[in-house]
Amino acid sequence: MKYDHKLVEKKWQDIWDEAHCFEAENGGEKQKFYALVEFPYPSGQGLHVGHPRSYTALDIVARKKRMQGYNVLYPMGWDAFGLPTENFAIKNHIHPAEVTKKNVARFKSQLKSLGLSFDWSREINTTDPNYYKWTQWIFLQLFKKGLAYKKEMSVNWCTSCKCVLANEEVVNGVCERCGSEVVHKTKSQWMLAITKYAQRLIDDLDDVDFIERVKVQQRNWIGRSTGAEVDFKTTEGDTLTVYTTRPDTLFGATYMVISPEHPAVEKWADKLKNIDAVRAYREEAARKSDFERTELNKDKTGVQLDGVSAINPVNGREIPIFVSDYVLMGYGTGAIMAVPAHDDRDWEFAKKFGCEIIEVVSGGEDVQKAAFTAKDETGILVNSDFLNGKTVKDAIPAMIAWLEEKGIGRAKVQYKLRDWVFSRQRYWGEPIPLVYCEKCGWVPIPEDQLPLTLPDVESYEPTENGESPLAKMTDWVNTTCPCCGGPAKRETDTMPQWAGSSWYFLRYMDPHNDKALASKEALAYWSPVDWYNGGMEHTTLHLLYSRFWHKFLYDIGVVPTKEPYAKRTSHGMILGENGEKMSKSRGNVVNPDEIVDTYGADTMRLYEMFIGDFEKAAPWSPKSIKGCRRFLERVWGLAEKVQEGDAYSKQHEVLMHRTIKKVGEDADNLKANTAIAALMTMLNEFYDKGVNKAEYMTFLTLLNPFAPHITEELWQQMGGEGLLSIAPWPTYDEAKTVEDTVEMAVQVNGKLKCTIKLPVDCDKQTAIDTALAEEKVKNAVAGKEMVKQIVVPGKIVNLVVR
RNA sequence: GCGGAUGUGGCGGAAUGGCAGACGCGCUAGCUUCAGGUGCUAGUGUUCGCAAGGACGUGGGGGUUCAAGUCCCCCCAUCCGCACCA
Repeated sequence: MKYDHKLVEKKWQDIWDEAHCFEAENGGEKQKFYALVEFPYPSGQGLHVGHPRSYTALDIVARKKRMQGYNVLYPMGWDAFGLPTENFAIKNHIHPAEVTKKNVARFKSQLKSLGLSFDWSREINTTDPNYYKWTQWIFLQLFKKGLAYKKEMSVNWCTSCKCVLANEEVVNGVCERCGSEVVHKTKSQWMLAITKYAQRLIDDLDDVDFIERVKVQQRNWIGRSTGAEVDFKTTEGDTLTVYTTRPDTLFGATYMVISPEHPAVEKWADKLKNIDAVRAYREEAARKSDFERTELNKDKTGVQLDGVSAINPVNGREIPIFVSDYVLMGYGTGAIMAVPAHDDRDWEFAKKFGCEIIEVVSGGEDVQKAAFTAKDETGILVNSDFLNGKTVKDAIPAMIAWLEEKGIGRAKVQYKLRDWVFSRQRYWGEPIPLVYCEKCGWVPIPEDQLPLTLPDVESYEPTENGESPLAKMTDWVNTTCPCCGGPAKRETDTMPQWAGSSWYFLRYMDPHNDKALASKEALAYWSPVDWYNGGMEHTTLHLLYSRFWHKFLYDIGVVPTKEPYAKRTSHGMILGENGEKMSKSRGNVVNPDEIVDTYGADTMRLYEMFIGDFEKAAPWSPKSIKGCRRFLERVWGLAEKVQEGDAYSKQHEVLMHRTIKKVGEDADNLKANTAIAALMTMLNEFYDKGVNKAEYMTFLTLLNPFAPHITEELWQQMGGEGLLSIAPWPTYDEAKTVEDTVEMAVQVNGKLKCTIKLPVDCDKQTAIDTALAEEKVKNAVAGKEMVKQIVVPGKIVNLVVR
């Protein structure tokens, strides 16, 4: 019989469905194992060949764990709120919910066609009111604890669409949709205080098994730095506080700079003789597009405040204050002390504006020619009174101590991480469950009234003034205050795409619960996720956001663990055949449906795993995929050559035990490529030397997690009992993974001369004697003095001669 | 600029400091075939040599070691983040 993948795959997918064999139980005797992959955004384009790379990798882990007797939870769902759906809805006048439904149906059938062992009874959808009820509930808890707050904020504003854009929607400073200029506009936004968790988000990385690059990227993103705040008095009697990581250089501070948006500008407006020029500079900075702001090697610009100067607290010197956009309002205090001798940016500015450059750390070149920024022991303080002679390392704490004693400064830890802008002026997102009452302010909707569902609207277009489409729904907007009963207005902004995905893994644990986001028992049983795989692009977004929400839920006693994920890995991208990123415009997109249709899901799975190192990007190769199909054809063809035998034959014993070990270990370490290579080697041996039933059945079992359909079919044809997918995983005997006789390499002076066969436990002298008996070795050592003889049992003999 | 990663045949890629190139693709020759495709067999790092055999070889240069793709130092290239973060 010929291998017909369509017949085989459909047959077994139906059988698995009916047997419910991949459904997890909450509780029971077995040990739990929770494997998770990032749930997809069901886009209109359908599944990308990149999706199955991650899904198959953890499917292999999940299937193997299941065969090893674990209670495995491997769920799937839909992260379905988002812009593309909304835009499609606007363009085609279809309700986003309809679009979502269609896309989900397509994605689901595509995923099913791949034979992934998801527990579909736990399928979730972030746009389902029964789901987003709990997203809203979590938001309300954040609000009640003061971690959600409203703030005037500079946002990206598309001048043509007249709407607010997320950072991700701004590409090279222009609108992703229409290509128009994007400028900054101040709007009132809901914010989440993720910065309150900054330190814990760093610290707890020590307790989880995340791949190192994820940890590094998160730490860098949070961007912890230590230094000091210093209060400067102005000539007008005000105080200007700066943050610096180099308090040791305070004696070298020859001017100050404040950000154009710094409140002091308006506060001191009366005292500034050139307030018009300062305001003009501020307006100009605000008008700058992101494109201009990200331009490399920008020239320093600025305006000196005329009428107010500052006093350097260590030496009483009067120093000028400038406004410049190289100082950012969003970091530190929005003001700096400038030390041009020891900071590149300050140096550049000082050169342009003619500020004084005073060396306070010696050890570098002439500070008039370049700033000396080294912080190591090479720098010794000079021109700094009580700090003179100290190293930078010692001078920093000494200065902080001095500042604290005088009450004009203090040690300070800063983070680059900003609070999370949580508002979107969009329709297709979770409504923010708050109302605004003139008397009571922002009031949460009572929890028993959740979910606050999205109203039906006629059009999803953003309004002229950049408000959410919901703002036009006056019937919906106007409501009564739950607190005082007076008139109130609903918040019309919705939550960002990242909201629903920040806690979805908890919902899988107990997806149909209508009393809580999940029961205490379910949370206690399944937490934490044992293994989470996802893309690097989510490291500083979804992954960080969900860790933050989880920590918050832990603090309020909802979840039992500090961290949501015990282990995090990441897959490399699958590139187009030409080595470039797959995209419609590049015309290098591979359609997974076509691959499944032509070669079958098993070939597709095998190929995606065999394509290369899981963590690295790999180009698609239509030729290589044929090799995987060929392998499965040979697996199929071997069935008729199988001989009787219910134990491993002597000739294959070592191969069997060794391969069981290798495949098991590789599957646990995301090394599917080498596991498959080992299975190919095994198959080649079988073709070469014959195979018996016991050996073939073990082979099918080992291959099952990788190619589940064909192996189920062959298992059945060979008379295997029950479903192979839940059959026990084979075991091996370590002692039987090594041959009795091994081939050892013989080197003379490190150069390979020949190989010799010896018993595995043979002693060193025998190995040396055997090696010396070889003709080539004899010739190589003839007439030379033996200096050293090295024997590594089972590996190598190296004879050193002179 | 800062941070991270990567560099191995024609290609994707293997190698606890111990025979570099497993496995697959491709290619070459032979068999099968009217032919194409499939399948099977053998070969396939470079180079010198008729051959036996030798020399060279993991981005480049040094070093440690009996032995280095692997460890250490310096340099180069590519990719990915972040980017005036004081």
